[in-house]
Amino acid sequence: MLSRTAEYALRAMAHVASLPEGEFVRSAELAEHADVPVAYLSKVLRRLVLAGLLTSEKGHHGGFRLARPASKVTFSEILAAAEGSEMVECAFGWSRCDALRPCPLHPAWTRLKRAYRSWAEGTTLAEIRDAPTTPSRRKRPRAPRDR
Amino acid sequence: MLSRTAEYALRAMAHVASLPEGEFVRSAELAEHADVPVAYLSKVLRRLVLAGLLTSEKGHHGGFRLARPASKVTFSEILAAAEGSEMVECAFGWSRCDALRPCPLHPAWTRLKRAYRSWAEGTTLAEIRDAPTTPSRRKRPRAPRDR
DNA sequence: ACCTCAACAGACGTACAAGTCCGTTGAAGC
DNA sequence: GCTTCAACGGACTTGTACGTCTGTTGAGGT
Repeated sequence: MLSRTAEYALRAMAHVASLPEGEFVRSAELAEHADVPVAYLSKVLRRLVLAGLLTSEKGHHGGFRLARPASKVTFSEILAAAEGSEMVECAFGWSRCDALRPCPLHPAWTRLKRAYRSWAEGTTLAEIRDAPTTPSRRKRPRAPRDR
Repeated sequence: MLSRTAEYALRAMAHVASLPEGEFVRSAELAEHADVPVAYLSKVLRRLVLAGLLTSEKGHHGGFRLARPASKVTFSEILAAAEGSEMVECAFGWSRCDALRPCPLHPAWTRLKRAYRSWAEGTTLAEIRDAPTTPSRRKRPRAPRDR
């Protein structure tokens, strides 16, 4: 559905957003939480920084934190930052495909795009932060987490 | 958004559906229409045959045609046949993620999945067939395809 | 000053999707 | 019966997303 990288970006951002505002998180912790290889996540995080969604700090108490309030960060921005996530405009690959000269898939494709856009633009990190506190997921010491 | 292969499958099926019922189309013609390498499309078409969405015929007047009425073929089936299109259940990769033990992305992710499923299962090839006959679009030879 | 920590940068590996090539099978035309 | 056509099958190559490895930079602790 989405690229793996995009998923990683969402996971990381979700975790950052769930933290007390202004607090820095190390990429290692994010990677562990998101179950993503650290080295790889670092690259994704970098893109999020460059896109202005995160700010980063080096050194001892460094890490990442949101660059703006969670309610101002849409999924659309996160996905766009993580990958070049421009949606395929025309499912037939036509360079000109609109309501006047629609490709055979135009109506159906447009509906999907609209649904997706509306989701991506209408969902923000505030929703994560305000969630019924995912059942207090602290690192439970029991059950060595299979796999 | 979707894999390229999935797109190809939709394009091909769309073209097949736009034809008089029962008529066979050669893969070469489909490939030209869909702007996809013939050899590759053949493999995709094969999968659609195996999935029971198309029937094929060898030899002189051979080719492909729908195995059932267009109105009975959902996009969901086409996509499933083209790729292993199982949607990622949990965006966090949790093996157990439901309303009771939701991952942070659960609500948002569920909305997207629902929207997608409803599109894929609610759209059939009938829509293409009934469309205002795409104004026969000539392929323009320009633009050597960047990248 | 020196060490440690953690982000940053980029070269390298790997797996799989996407695309190519070449030969085989089976049906129709002649 | 032979040729032609078009689907089939599989081995092969290519491109790219994903992931690893090795170091460098800059901030804080001591």
